[in-house]
Amino acid sequence: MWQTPGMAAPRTARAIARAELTQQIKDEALRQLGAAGAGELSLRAISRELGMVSSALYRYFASRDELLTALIIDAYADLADALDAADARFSDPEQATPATPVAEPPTPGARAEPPSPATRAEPPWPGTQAERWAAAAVALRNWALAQPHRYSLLYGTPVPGYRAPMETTVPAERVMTAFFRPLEAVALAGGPAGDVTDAGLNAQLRAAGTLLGPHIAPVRLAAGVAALAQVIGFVTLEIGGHFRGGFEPADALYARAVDVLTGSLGLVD
Amino acid sequence: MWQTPGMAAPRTARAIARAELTQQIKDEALRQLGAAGAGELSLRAISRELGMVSSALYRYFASRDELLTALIIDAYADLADALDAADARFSDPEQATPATPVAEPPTPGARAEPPSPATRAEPPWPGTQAERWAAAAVALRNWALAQPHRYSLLYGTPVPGYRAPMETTVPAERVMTAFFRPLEAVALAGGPAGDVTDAGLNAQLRAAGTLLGPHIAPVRLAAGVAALAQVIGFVTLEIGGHFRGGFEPADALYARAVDVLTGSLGLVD
DNA sequence: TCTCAAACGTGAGCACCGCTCTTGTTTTCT
DNA sequence: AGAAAACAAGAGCGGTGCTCACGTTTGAGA
Repeated sequence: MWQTPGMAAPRTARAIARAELTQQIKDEALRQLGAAGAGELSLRAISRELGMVSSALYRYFASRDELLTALIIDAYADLADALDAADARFSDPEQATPATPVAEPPTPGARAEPPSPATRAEPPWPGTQAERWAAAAVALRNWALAQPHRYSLLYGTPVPGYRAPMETTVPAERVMTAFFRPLEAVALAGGPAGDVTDAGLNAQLRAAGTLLGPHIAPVRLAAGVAALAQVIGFVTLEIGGHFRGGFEPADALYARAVDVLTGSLGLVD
Repeated sequence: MWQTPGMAAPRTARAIARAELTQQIKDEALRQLGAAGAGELSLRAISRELGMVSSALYRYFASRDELLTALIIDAYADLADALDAADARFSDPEQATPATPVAEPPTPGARAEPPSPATRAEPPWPGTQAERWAAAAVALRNWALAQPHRYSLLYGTPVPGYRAPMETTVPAERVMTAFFRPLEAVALAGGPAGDVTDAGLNAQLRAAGTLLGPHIAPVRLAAGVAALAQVIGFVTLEIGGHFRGGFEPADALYARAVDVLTGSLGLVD
């Protein structure tokens, strides 16, 4: 059987070489992805650069789409790590003992379980939840501007005719939860937010909330989705060049938008 | 010289045939775009379908990128038309005499000039400006969901390694202005919104406002950009499948988000 | 009306692509 | 030690974007 990302550390020499080469392929693919678009990614060029025959590459990735899927999964995990790191760095700039679990090794595929906040209240947090959410929003934009091609892989056009397989949904959710963690925290602290008038929407939000944050009331969950949409939309427009000639650089504008959003989320103290 | 979209009606038989064939090429390209992704668009397949040799196609579009550019320009114009139509339909469901110029023929490349509202107040509008903005937001989502591949062409990943040329910026702006027209209307009606604390951002917004709406105060302009970003982000996430498993169908959620946005824009009566 | 250049369609061809299959070698497991 | 699995290599298939040389058609100016 082939090696899957979640497997234990390789033991045999062949497995080690395989893991090494697999990573080299992904690295080179990422390099080409940065130089051109996702459509230009060429398996032949990758194999050429790595000094192997093109057909040999198919022992590591069954197809071009499978390589892209691997890159997408890695990108989700990397982005989620960046968001977690921002959360931790915000919590304590010096030490590395954040309240949120972030020290876990970057094994993609492993999902960050919420620290069972069902019974007890959230552990004490040095900053406000508003600052926490803002830190995630800023971290996402920084990550996206630093490597736009990877961001486009995640939130841009679904590549050529490519449909995201199941394996990507789990790491994708890790990114979303990073933005709903502060909302869950204020909900546990006893936020008053209530239901939404639309009964159907209310039920839908309650159902969806069980994954993202079981204690977030529908009205706040809807606001959370809207806020996340604004963040994604802002970065997407900026990367897509739609802000050129007027709104660029967009740092100050983004900072203000995030500030307004944290207010609308009811994250004020 | 080749025919450009803004030229007068063709006279000679050859020019007629050229315009016809050019449109057929774009139609077939759009058909293939819907069947697969933008990366799968094949000039050879198009020419094959049209019963011509592949090399003949290059008499009409110098390259694949040029074809894509033409499709993008058309898509922007079509979307802008849809937004204008929604505005007009909202204004008067029966007649075709809206306050906003929409009756102009769909000649792409022609830009909708604001009806010189500098001196006089905006003409009377049957509905509130909030309803007007909401109509645009809903129309954009409907247009996007009806033809996601075209939407992705505009606001998704910049295709393969493709960079939008100048020609696309003008029709792209037509879409943006549709969302800022209501803001300009309330600004002319004497809205009180003022400046933003950040001096640099304020200057930037004042400069950018001269194009989108000269009378929109910075604080409202910033809110307008944020609201547009949220709309784009919402639709992008929905089309990208990020709402699957929880937030889909997203009609009610979107309706609520738009409702909240119109309030944040200060478009209430 | 005639002429000539521009526009046009055709087919061969180049370099690249994703992917498959066969062959022979190397590594691992039993 | 022997069998089975993993691997690298090379040839090959059908597809792509794009170029070029070649004849034909068309339309505008002399």
